[in-house]
Amino acid sequence: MTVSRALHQPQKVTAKTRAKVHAAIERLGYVPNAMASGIRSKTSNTVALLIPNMQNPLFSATAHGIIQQLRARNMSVLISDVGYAPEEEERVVAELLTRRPNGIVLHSTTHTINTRDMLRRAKVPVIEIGDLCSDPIDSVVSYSNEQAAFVMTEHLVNRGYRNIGFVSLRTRDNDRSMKRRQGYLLGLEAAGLEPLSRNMIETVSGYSAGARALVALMERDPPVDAIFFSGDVHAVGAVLESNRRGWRIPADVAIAGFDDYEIAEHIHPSLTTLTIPRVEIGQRTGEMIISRLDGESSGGEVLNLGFSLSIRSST
Amino acid sequence: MTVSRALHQPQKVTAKTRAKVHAAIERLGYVPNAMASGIRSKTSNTVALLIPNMQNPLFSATAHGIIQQLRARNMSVLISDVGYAPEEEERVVAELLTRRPNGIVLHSTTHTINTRDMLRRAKVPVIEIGDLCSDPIDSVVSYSNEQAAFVMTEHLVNRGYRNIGFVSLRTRDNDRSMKRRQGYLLGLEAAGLEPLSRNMIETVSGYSAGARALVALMERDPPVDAIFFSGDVHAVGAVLESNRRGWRIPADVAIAGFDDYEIAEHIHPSLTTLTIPRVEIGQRTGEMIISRLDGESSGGEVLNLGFSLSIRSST
DNA sequence: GGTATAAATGTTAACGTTATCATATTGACA
DNA sequence: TGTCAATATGATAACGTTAACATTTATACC
Repeated sequence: MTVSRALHQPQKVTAKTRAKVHAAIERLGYVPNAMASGIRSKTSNTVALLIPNMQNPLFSATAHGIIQQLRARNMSVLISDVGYAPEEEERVVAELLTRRPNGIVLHSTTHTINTRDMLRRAKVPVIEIGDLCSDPIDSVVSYSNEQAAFVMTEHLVNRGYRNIGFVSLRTRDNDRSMKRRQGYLLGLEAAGLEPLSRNMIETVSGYSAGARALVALMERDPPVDAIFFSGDVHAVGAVLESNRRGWRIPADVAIAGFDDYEIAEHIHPSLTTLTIPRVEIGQRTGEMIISRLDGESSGGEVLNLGFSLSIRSST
Repeated sequence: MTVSRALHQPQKVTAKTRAKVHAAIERLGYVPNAMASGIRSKTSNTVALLIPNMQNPLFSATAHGIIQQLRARNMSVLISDVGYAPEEEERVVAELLTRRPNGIVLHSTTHTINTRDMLRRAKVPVIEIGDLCSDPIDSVVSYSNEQAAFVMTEHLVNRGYRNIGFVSLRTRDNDRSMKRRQGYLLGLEAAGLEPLSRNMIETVSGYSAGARALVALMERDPPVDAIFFSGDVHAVGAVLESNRRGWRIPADVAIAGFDDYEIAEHIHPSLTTLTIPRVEIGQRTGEMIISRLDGESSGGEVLNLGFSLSIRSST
């Protein structure tokens, strides 16, 4: 008990005893057992984090923010990347709940019924971070994908483009792509432009896919005069392809992205895109979990961190 | 006890009992407590992973490989990104050891004495993955940074370049940069070329830093005829800068990278670089930990997964 | 020095599992 | 039907910590 106090409430132990404890710890090579501690004190000092894909800098930036914030409290992060399959997410959530995390952070906002049930029954603080969704399980720290896409579409319209293409990942698997397309459609509508299904392409991920989508949309009759790529990888792929083919940006075709990857401002022409406070989303998520642990808040919070339109040379 | 068996050794329980157990689990919403399980069975089913930076796709690809491999065994990954500061690593290792991981994976290969001591005393399987280092704590799954850099330098020499620059991050902080520079120097030596300190630049990370390094080396008298960037971000930054300035690659200056980021083959000209089996390093690391857990191996293993030279248009 | 009070230390039990050993049940066979 | 072995189930204690309460020691004050 004195050892436990010396480690966790040092002010409750005299300096002399504390010194003896630390000497013994040193001598014996004692390392506390967090599982034993957790089982008795009913707190694991752990947060579970589920992202679609480790390799996407978008998600890993947010992960970094969370980890950074929690490290100051000696809390650790259990991470898993689950793709875009809600069933896989369900399995991983079930596994992670056995570890009694003090919070669970989900990037995705579409979940199986079972997942939602498990999380609610577990009474774990849940924070969704992928989109300012309308039906959160508990709390949200994010931005509005729909609104961001709307603002970008509006920007393209203001620039005078009238035949604006849209390229995204498969909206069926990906709630955020869906929201972005929705924003694009609302943007067209607000401008009184007709949405044309032939101007909308869903494709796989990767630079090449963006390049192919560009070519496909330029071959339409009439060709598009601008393309809104709902991800910077596609947009960058398109810019590089334009350069290869000698198409002038934005004269022949304007190109806009989403996410503001680091390379976006370094390619030529630099890419107009939407900047998301990715690291900050992670940090604020970490803070929210901590304040929840400290009893300073009680869930159901929605924190909108917004986005900004970064206008560069490609539009 | 019967519940425990029904969940973990179902063949030891009759189908009827098993059904009753599962019915009760369903009815009560029982979720096993992994901490309690861990404390008694002395295994956490957890692996700790320390990487310098979540946001670098290099590291996150490997993390993905590990996570993927371990998920099949219901093992979870505790992750932390610790930068390049061994003291910070020490703090994080101390924290993670309290969680009794079944393995600890370190990307870095330079550690404080304390870190090495802690890890050895903890008798945790330790796998280092950043470099095929000569003095491992325990096991290694990696490739030789030095040899890879040597091979690239050799390639540049074979192409006829004689005044080859080298750009890296600060070698003082970063053991891998150091090894890569070493390989470059050995490559020059093998070709009978004089290493010139004015041809070697250490800089910060980012595309712009690569661009600046390019310009600096081109302003030397005589200018370099090739530059080996020890990271693709720098190399890509240099390629983009060359394009902006109208310098022809490789006619005016050849450019080589290291890491094979996805964009390397999409820029123009496509980038000659070194391809590392990043995901496989993670997978094999996961496998190694599992086989260690199963008592099929006993540590001290060194697994060299090699690298390949991807020759493209920039050299 | 003696008392009241606060601070420090100590004792016990409990957290939720599973290892280990003990008992009960089932099935095979004479 | 009875016996033996195999299989299934059950009881107990232990894992390493901390909450809660109990006791001891130090401090303040008259």
